Amino acid sequence: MPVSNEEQRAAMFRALGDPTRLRILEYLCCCGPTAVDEEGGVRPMTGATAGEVCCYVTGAKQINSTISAHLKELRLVGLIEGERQGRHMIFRVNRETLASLGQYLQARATAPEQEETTDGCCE
Amino acid sequence: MPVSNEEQRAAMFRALGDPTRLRILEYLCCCGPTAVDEEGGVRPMTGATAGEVCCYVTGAKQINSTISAHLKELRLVGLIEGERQGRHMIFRVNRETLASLGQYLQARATAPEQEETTDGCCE
DNA sequence: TATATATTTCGTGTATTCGCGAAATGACGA
DNA sequence: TCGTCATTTCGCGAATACACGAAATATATA
Repeated sequence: MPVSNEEQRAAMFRALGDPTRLRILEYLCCCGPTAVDEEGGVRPMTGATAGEVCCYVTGAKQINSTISAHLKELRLVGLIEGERQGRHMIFRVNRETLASLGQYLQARATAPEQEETTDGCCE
Repeated sequence: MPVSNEEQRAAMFRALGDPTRLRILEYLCCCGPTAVDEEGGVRPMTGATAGEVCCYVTGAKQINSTISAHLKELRLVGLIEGERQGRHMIFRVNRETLASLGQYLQARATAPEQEETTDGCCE
């Protein structure tokens, strides 16, 4: 599956482009403390179960297929990660992916001439 | 038209979520020098005509309805601006909007506990 | 094994998106 | 005014997205 960087990025933005998914992501960004793992990456220690996410977004007590599908889509593009823990699925945001997307936009928000970093937008 | 911040942001991400529109935006980010206007904002002095954008993206010599529609969508959500200049439409990227979107992601890429700025993701 | 809980997959209807060609609009020059 | 260039609007068909309920899967517990 050789997906180009361009398409990958577009897919991530696309995933962010739905109000429901954006709410899910915001919720996952705010839940739980964080820690530094073996590789030195910053990531949340805890996350939220699919049910908790659904409760936050829809008010329902149990998860439904709609939210499950949104979680799947966010996971497919790498914006969140999910891991089974007993009966539950624990989801957490992938902060590195989020940061790289943010940097991409910031780099393009800066005019070419004023570039100081090596991560410029023109090559 | 009371569009919430959430929906506005989702609409902007959605606009970025198409490979063709992303290419258009990248092109507009790179064309032309920039200047500082009266209000102190940084913006490109020049931009690109709709035809130039289309040439870059599709290779065609003239603009077509597809690219025109993409430009309209990018403009509707505020990511680019367009202005008529004689027979041409000159488009330029709205760097401030781009920057604010980037900041939004960066803020959420940072764990709540480690927040230093006032633009945190949890309120 | 049977039952309950948590989540995902599947099928379906409706709505939206994308690209295209034809026609319309706007601006300029002969 | 007429023709031409640059762009937008309109109408259409194919593809995709979103939400929903029903059925399937996975895990734990009695």
